[in-house]
Amino acid sequence: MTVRVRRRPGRPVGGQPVVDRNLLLDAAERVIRRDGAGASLEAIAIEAGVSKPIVYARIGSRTELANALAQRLTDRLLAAPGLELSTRAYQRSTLAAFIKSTLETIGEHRELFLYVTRGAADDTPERTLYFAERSALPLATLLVRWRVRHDLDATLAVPWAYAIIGMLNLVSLWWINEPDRSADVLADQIAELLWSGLADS
Amino acid sequence: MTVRVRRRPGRPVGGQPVVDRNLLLDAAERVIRRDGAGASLEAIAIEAGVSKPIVYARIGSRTELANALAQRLTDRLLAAPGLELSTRAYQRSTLAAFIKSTLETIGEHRELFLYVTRGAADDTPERTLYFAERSALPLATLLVRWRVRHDLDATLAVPWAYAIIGMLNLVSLWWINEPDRSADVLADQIAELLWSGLADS
DNA sequence: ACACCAAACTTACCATCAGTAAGTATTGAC
DNA sequence: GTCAATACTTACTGATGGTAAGTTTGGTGT
Repeated sequence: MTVRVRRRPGRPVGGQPVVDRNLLLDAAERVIRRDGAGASLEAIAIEAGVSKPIVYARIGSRTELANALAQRLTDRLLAAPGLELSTRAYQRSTLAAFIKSTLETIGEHRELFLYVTRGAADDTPERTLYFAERSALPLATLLVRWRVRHDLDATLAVPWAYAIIGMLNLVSLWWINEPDRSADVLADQIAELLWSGLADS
Repeated sequence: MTVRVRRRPGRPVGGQPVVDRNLLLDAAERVIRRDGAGASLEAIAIEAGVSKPIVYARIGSRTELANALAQRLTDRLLAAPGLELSTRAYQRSTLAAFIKSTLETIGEHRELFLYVTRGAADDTPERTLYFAERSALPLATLLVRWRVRHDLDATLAVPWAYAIIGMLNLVSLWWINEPDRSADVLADQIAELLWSGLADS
């Protein structure tokens, strides 16, 4: 029961658009946080104070909304400290910190993460990969530099990037449902797997 | 335009149910293979030669259908040769073979994999984890035995299992869209990451 | 035999939602 | 003052998950 005062039809007084794309994406995030990953476009439109066709005018479709939100979430994930494409050496502790940061960011954006990774049931694989790709490609760049600097084969970088992102995504999803598990410990365990590998030393 | 002769209402002559749960799941797999991950329950019902409420009577809901199909797909993945819970030693080559087998199985069941991992947009995280869990828990058992035999810490087993399954799932999804990439080479690259880890030796 | 209930279906519906067509009010230029 | 472009809303369509109500057959008690 939305008590919101409905706007009348017609161009708004003042002549300026009521909301821009970013405000709509903000509204979408709020609704998804509130209603879960099944949030409807109608609900998002109402939250933004506007009607559904405006969402289509500004964003395009449910798929494009998911992609836009995926981009935003990826940006936050990649804003993790220590991940800058800088010249400093990478160490196990850097890796563990990145993993922990990923866990926590996804934990904070639980429903958004589901919306973005799950999307609609009839999504194509390409759409489903969109979120992973946004994370994996920058990571691949990082891996290439690092492997080249150590005179190692860099052709592994892209597959490894997808592998690591897939790992982080599922571990995060699982962790979200394991309320008592410490992010610190888990991040360290995953870092152990990635850093030292399965082979016993 | 389905020319199929519609059954009349009423209990079928002979008194026996027309289809059982397994036949329905077979039909669902055929429709998903044909129509993609957006396949509707109506289409599945028609494929099985019955009407929609029968699908609900036998299976329950779209969510439970996804879970049942997830179980079937997991069974196939875990039927990979070399993965038996046997006493033989595990080696890098065993790992690479398992990865390759996973890639190929998911490649053969592309749309089914999408249906099962993506599911409906308003699925809960639990539902989304269902498929991963079916694969991860047996793998965790394997890891526990292997770590214990080598006198290593076994508490890592469950997180590592989820990590490995997540890795395999995303790499498979990505590989499906990379038609020219060899499964052999890719499996070996992923095995390299898991076995030796990121640390340069 | 017959009545009657349970079993095994189908038809026909409801509610929701993505996406769109058609209509309305405001602005600004001629 | 007229008129086109702009920025909206209302009201629809079509598809789909899910369900209620109706139809036919089988089997059991009398």
